[in-house]
Amino acid sequence: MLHRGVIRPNNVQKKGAIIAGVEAELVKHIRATGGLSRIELAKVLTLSPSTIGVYVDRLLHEGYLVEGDRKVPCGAGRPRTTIALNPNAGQFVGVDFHAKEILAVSVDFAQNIVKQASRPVRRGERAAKVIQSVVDIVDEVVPSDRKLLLGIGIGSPGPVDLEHGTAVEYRYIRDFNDVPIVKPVMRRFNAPVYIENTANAMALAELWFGQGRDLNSFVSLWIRSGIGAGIIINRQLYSGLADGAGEIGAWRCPLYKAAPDGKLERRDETTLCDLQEIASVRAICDTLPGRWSTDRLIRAYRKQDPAAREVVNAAAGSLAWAIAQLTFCLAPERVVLAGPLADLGDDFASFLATTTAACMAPTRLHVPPVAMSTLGPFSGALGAAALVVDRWKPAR
Amino acid sequence: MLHRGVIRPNNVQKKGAIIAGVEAELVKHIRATGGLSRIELAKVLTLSPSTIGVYVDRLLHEGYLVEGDRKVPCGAGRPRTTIALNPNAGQFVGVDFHAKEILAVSVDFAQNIVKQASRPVRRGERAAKVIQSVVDIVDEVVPSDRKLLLGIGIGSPGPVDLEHGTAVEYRYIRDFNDVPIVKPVMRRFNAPVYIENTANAMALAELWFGQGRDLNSFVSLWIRSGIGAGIIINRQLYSGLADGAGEIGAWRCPLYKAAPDGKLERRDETTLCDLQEIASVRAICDTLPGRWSTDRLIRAYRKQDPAAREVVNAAAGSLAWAIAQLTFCLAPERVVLAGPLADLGDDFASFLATTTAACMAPTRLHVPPVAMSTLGPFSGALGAAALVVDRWKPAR
DNA sequence: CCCAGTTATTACGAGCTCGGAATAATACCT
DNA sequence: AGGTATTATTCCGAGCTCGTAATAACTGGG
Repeated sequence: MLHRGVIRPNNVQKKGAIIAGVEAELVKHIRATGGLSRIELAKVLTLSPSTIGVYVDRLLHEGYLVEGDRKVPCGAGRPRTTIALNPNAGQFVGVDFHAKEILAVSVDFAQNIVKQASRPVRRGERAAKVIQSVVDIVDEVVPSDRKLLLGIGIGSPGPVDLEHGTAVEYRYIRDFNDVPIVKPVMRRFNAPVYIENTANAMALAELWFGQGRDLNSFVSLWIRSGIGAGIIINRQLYSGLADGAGEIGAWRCPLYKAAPDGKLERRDETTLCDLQEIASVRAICDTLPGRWSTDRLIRAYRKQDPAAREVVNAAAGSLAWAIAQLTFCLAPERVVLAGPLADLGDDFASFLATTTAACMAPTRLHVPPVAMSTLGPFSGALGAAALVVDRWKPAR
Repeated sequence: MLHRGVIRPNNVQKKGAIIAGVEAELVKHIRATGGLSRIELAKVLTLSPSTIGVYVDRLLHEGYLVEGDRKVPCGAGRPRTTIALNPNAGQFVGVDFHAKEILAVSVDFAQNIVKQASRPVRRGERAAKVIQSVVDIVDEVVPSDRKLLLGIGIGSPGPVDLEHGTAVEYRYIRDFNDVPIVKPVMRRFNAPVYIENTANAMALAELWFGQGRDLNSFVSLWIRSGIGAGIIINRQLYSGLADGAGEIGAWRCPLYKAAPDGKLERRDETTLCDLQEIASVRAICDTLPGRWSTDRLIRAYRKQDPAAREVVNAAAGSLAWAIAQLTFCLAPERVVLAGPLADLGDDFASFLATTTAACMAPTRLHVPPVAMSTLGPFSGALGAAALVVDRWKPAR
């Protein structure tokens, strides 16, 4: 009878690419839910069950999907046969680096972690050396059967140039300006390679692996040496003009100080300060007297160390302010906090939630749930892997 | 050979609805550009020229489109025949109201203005009365041949409940709480009726009639009794959870004062204030001594009245701060300022642009062009009409 | 245990969309 | 002015997707 739902994505098409696009969409839905029957797929993709049957059969035959054995009985009638991802269909690789460490991870097609690897970066190491290490460490997690390698994602701290595949700048590694990364990695491993700034990649990680699996639109806050927001709208990353969206580390925001009882007040200063100079992990550690590593900070906070509590809570004040501003602007379904601070524990989570609600109290607007990422220390690398997951299409 | 680009919008389908959706998309592209040939349509919609031919012929035959006579010679070869909208295919109606005035407009299918009407709202008038006036004034602009009426859009100041078609609240009209609007208008005119808050509707007006015609993603700032941002992403309105996005009037922001020479400084206060208590037209007028109407303010500013300049420029400082924050977050391609302040003239525009650039100067991020809306005093009503334009589909 | 009721999946004919070829309409060159 | 190159649009056979109908696989009740 008749066909075509709606217009394709604006780019090219050509035979195979079209149906590969639909198949990618189909796989994404299965990925987001963990398993769907043909009939459910037909519903969400608004294609007829007959057509879905054709697509699923093909993907089944090509080994991307498997028929789950658990038949789901939903009331009376023939139970639906769940279709799931075939873990053996391939592996996604992600790598994440910053001034102190490089981390890599490989994930199978059903998004189970296969291998992890990490390596410290020495103080003052130069960009070229770091990139070399990145390549080496990717080599450690790449599947031995190279045919299984579906692609490599790279999360770079700071802005990136998507067109040229370079990292534009990152002030905490020497010589780190306009560094070409995509090209060397692609040459070495001969697979698709994608780059994004880590904050955006993290949003995709939450979308595919984490707290955003069930949501259409949310924001993730990535906090480490800087602060960036990854914005997901309709299950797509919104990165703005020239990949510039989410740079809320540059927001000018008020400063808070925490009394020992945990209450917050504005510091009596006129000056507003860049959010990332107040509330990034780096800024927090720099505020404390002496040498504080991220791990030490987390441990101290969890052990109720008063100095750590005071400084972190003050930062939380500014973060809450930022979350409130973000909510006024975007009304996301959820805000996910990712990065080392996500490990601060329930105390911190509820403090942040309360403070955010307080910031929004004068208005009647809906306060979004603030969730802590549970992706753990390799979350950055998972974010990078999610880049590949997000762009994967079946070969045609 | 093969078909279907990509998945349909998530809602329903059924035969006619599918192809109506594609046709609506086709008409939107013509609307945005003002005229396209079949071959260009094929390119942007990623359908084959053959298929486009079928669609265009049908819409031509049904009277929605006309073949332009100007054949565009683009180098050598057969010139393309431009397809344009048929102005006589129907009319869109929009109505906008606030505490002081109700404005309505009708627009033909090729988006030329047909009729305008307005009526003042008396001080202290109650909600029920205002709604009655809204209906009356819509009646003045509705096409006499009711078959031409394609739909009515309503822009409501403040939050709306899309599901029930009610205005949730607006503090500057008495009794204005949970007012049902859609139903009475629909009953009276027997046509599709849509409601949105005016800020969001304005964004659609800029998208279809104004400064956003050539853009994919931008933000429009609507400033009158409050301040709201309308966010367009990929030529779609993003309205967030529960239609809550863009409420940046609630942003806490720093206060400025303007020296007579136009220079800005922070006012030496710790307190942050809601943006709309500083920079809305209402707030500006309230700041000035005596009774100031919007018109008086605009005239005084344009005549270089020092008091008006000082107050408006101080507000511009906060606005520039807000635009900067917005840009850090969303990196829009453009920021459009809509509402009465858009008529302040070039002086104000360049002052605002300069100040915004100054706010963003510490970073290397791209400063977006700030444009003034040119839609004029009926811009709110046009925004409401744009609601209908945006949702129009051919009958099938 | 069999049967009716319910829901998921597959089979099949019809029509819509596609790619490629044919045709139309112009510019530019000689 | 006529021929050639170039580009837009239409024509046509092939195949993909759709709706309908048939079939499969269960639940629950007598």
